[in-house]
Amino acid sequence: MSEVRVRIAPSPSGNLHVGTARTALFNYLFAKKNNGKFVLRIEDTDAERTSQEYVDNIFDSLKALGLNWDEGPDVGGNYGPYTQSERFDIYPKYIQELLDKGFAYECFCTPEELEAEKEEATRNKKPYVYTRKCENLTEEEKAKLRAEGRKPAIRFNIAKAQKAFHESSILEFDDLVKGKLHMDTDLIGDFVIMKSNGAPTYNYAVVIDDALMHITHVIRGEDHISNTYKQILIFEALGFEVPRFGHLGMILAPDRSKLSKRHGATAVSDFVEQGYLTDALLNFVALLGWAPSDGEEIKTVDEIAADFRIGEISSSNSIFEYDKLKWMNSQYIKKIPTEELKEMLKKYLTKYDLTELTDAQYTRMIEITREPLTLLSDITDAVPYFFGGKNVEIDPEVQTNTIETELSQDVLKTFVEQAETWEWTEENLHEKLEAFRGYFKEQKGYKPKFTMWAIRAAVTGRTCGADMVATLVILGKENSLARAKKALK
RNA sequence: GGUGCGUUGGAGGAACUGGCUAACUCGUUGCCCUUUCAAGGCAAAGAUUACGGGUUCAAACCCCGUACGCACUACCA
Repeated sequence: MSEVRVRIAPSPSGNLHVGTARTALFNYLFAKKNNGKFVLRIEDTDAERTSQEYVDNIFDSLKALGLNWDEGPDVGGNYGPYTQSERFDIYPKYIQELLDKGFAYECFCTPEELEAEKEEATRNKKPYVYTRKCENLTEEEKAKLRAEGRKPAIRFNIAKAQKAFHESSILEFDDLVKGKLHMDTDLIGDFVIMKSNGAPTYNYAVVIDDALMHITHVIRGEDHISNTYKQILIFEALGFEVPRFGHLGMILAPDRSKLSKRHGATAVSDFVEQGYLTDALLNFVALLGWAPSDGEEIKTVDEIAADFRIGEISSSNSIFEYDKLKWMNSQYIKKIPTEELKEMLKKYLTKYDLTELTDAQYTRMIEITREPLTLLSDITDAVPYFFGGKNVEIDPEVQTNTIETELSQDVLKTFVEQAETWEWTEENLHEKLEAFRGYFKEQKGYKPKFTMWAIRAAVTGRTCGADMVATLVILGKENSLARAKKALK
C-alpha cells in the first residue's frame, strides 16, 4: 500500500477555528498512526474574503498546537505550491481535459437567469437543480453569446460522469467514520467548476489539489458530505485515484447552534489570549468524538496517536462544553513547573509593577497563588494586593462587613502591637499566628477563621486569597503592619 | 421544500460481531480537610439508551415508522 497522505486545507477567511483545529488534529493523528505525511494547504481562491493576517494566524495557531505539517506553503514539499492562489496556472489544463472528454461544458447563463430559475423552483416547491440549458449549445450559439460579450463559466456534467462510471444514478462510498453513504446524483445540479472570471471553484480545485498532492485520505467535517459526491465524480472523470473519505461530526455550542463568537472564544488564538493552554485545548478537542480505550482522558498527543483509530470516532455532533475545557486547563496548569509558569504568567501581570518584588518574592507569590488557577489569566485578579507597598485597595464590602466589626478591630489592635516584635519569617509567623488564633479562641471565643479574616481583610483588602503567612512575608513586616494600622479606626 | 447525516443521565462519551445491576470523565449535591476562597480527598444523586412498533429465549445494539437536531441545497470555501 502506498504512503498515507492526509491534509488540512483551511480557508484564510478568519482565524483558525477550534473546529478546524480538531479536524487538523484528527488528520495529524491519522498520519502519525499510519506513518504518513500531514500536508497543509491554504485555500485562498476567494480573494475577497482572504487575508494574509488570517494566513499568519492559521500558521501560528497550528504551530502553537504542535500540529506540525510535513509539507506546506512555508516548508515546501514535492507537490507544491501549497497555496491555491499560486496554483492558478495548473487548473485550466484539467478543465480542458474535462471539456474534451465531454464531462464539462460552457454555461452562458447570467446570475439573473439563474436566480429566476431558482425562484421559480422554490415557488413551485420543487427542489432546484440546474436546468442544463447550456449543455447542448451549438458552436454558432456559443459564438453568438460570446459576441454579445458574455463570458462562460464551466459546468461539470454530473449525469455523464455518473453514467460513465456507475450502473445507476446512485453514487455510494464507504466513509471512514460513518460507513456506507450514498446519494442520488440526479439530485445534484451540474455545478460550476470554473467561474466566468477564470477562477476555479472550491469543489474543483480541491480535487485537482488532492489528486496532484497524492492525498490518500480526506478527513474533514460532515458539512462536506454532499460535496464528496461531486468530488468523487471529478476524480473519476479525470482518471485520478479516488481517495478514502472520512467525515467528522460538527462541534456545536451548548445551545446546539453553531459555535460562534457570542458563545465565547472560537478561534484557537482567542483561547490562548484568554489564558487557555494549547495542550489542554488540543486534549479537550480530541475528546470530542473520540474516547481513549483506557478511560484516562488526560493524554499527550503521542499517547492519543498510539490509541487512535479512525473508525472509532463518533459520527454524531458534539457540544463544546467550556466547563470541561476549564477543568482540563486547570489540570494542565497544575503540571507546569513553577519556574516555567512564572514566566508564562508575566503576560497576564502587565498591569502590575513587577519590580516591586524580588525574584524570590515573585516566585513565592506564584507558588501560593497558582493552585486555584483555571485559566492563566486568572492570575491577574488573584494578586493585586501583593503590590502597592503600604497601600492596598479595600473592597467596600469588606471594609464595612469585616474590617469595621468590633471583633476585627479588637484582633487588629492586638496584632499591630504584638507583631511589631515578631521575626518576619514564614516559619516564625506560622507559629506566632497559630498562638495568636489560639489566644483569641480561648479568651474571647473568636473562631480562628474570623481572627484570620481580620488580618487578611486589613492586609489584602479581601476575605479570600492566598496563604496568609506567605503573603505577609512577601509583603514584608513594614508594609503589612502599615496596612494593618490603617485599618484601625 | 428537497437530500443527507445524527439521537446513550445536564455535557463528553464506553459497552468488541445482540447476552449480567448501561463504564469512565466534566458538571451538580453532600461530607471531610482547613487561616479564607479555591484546590484536594470521600460519597451521593442523576438514564425505563428520543418516541412507537417489530424480529429474537434475549436489543442501546438488527428492521420499519414518527419526532427532534445538524448539515448541504452558490460563478463561498
